[in-house]
Amino acid sequence: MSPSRTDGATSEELVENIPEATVARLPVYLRGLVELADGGVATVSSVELAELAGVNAANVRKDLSYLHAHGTRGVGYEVDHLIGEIGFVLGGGEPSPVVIVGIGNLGRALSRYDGFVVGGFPVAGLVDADPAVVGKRIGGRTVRPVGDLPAVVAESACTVGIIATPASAAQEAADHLVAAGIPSILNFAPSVVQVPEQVDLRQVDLATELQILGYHQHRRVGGGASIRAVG
Amino acid sequence: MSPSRTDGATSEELVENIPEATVARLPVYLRGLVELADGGVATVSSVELAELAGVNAANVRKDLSYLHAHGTRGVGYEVDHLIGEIGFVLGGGEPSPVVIVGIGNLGRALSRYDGFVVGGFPVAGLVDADPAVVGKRIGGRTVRPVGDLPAVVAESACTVGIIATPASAAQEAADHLVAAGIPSILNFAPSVVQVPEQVDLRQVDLATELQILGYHQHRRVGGGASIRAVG
DNA sequence: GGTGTCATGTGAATTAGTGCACAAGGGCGT
DNA sequence: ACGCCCTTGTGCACTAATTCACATGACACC
Repeated sequence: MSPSRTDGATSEELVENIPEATVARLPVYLRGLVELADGGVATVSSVELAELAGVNAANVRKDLSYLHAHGTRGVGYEVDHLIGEIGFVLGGGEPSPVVIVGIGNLGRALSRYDGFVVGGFPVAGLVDADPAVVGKRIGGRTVRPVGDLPAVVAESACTVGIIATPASAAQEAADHLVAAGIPSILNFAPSVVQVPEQVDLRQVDLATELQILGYHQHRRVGGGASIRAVG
Repeated sequence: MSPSRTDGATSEELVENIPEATVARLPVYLRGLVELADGGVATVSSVELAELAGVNAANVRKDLSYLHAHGTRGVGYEVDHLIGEIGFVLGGGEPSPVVIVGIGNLGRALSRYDGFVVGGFPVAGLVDADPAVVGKRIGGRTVRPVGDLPAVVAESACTVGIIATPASAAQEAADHLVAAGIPSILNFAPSVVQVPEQVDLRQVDLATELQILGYHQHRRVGGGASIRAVG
């Protein structure tokens, strides 16, 4: 509560009340920062980071102020420090292992996706319902049967489940994850699934962004500048 | 603007000024509606659709009012009609063929993703820089070399390009797409790419949603103050 | 045909988010 | 050591988005 500057011992209430819009932007910053770090850049100004993320500079500064990630006036922010700070806020300080259900093309792609490791979400387990897929090795991990899900979760302390099955199997996959005690689920299948109240579910439709893109395109060409029409 | 009811016969000014937040929700509605249609449901109320999409019912009604997709009072909205209406707004009335650059696991997954076809974005072309991949057939289409991109775009009238390459090749892929005259690009690679002003670029980081999920999880457990840890 | 019930459509109020503009402060060159 | 220049951090005004609340209108059943 009290934002006293002598935050000495209150290491628990690190993250207090970050606006949702800010949380949604943090991953974008993180990606840009990682890229900068790879390029050997040590410090970054809010203006540069804003350009990289495609937002307003003041917005960046305000966002970062929520993290207590102080920069140095006249210089900017320390890239490494910022990466750690954002990663901490998003990942909770330590990695959250994830288990992927459904090892089709999407599941395979996800299991190798660079961004997951950087973001603190190492892929700890792979399961699939298809006997033809079970037993295969993907990126150093063996695909296990869906029935092993509770064991996989227990072994690796997985806290996040990713559904990468076809739409028709998504609900069943969700049920398995819930039964295994997973509190957070990310559903990549293009289908609506139901989960209990206490489980945090997010839908990700890969077509969504494409459709938004389509709207803008259509708008540019079709309704552009209202030349005729709207007489 | 002027909410005069005498809007006459200007049926041409199809889409006028839909808020960005609404546009972002339309794909969510669309998915729920398609699912309802598959289940044989003919009409849906704003309350039902809101539940399916996870938003407020009044919000649904206001969103749909922008589309001029009128429902019937006392009954609800006609599912089929709504699907057509949203699809029209998002897709511009006719399908926008897409070309995918980079046929790794992600590219393959995207080329088979059900949601694309439903949303009006048929996959019309596949290209890759790797000679080992070129020539393979994926879902009835042959992977062609990156050099063929202009030809592929011309043949199929592609208007959208999807980058599904590794991060290191993303910028190059974007350059090729721009050179081929593609006006809209969706970048799935976890890397920042630069494109000319007039090209509409959207970044999609598959880790983003995971990270947002991680924030909420962390928040629940760490700062939650509620009951102790989740079981 | 009248009446009750239900869901839409929308004005108005609230809430969240954005961006400007400027004061506060740190570093570097001289 | 001093002062200039640069960038952060933030109050404030503005804009966008959400949600309530209710009038309006359609259907179904008697």
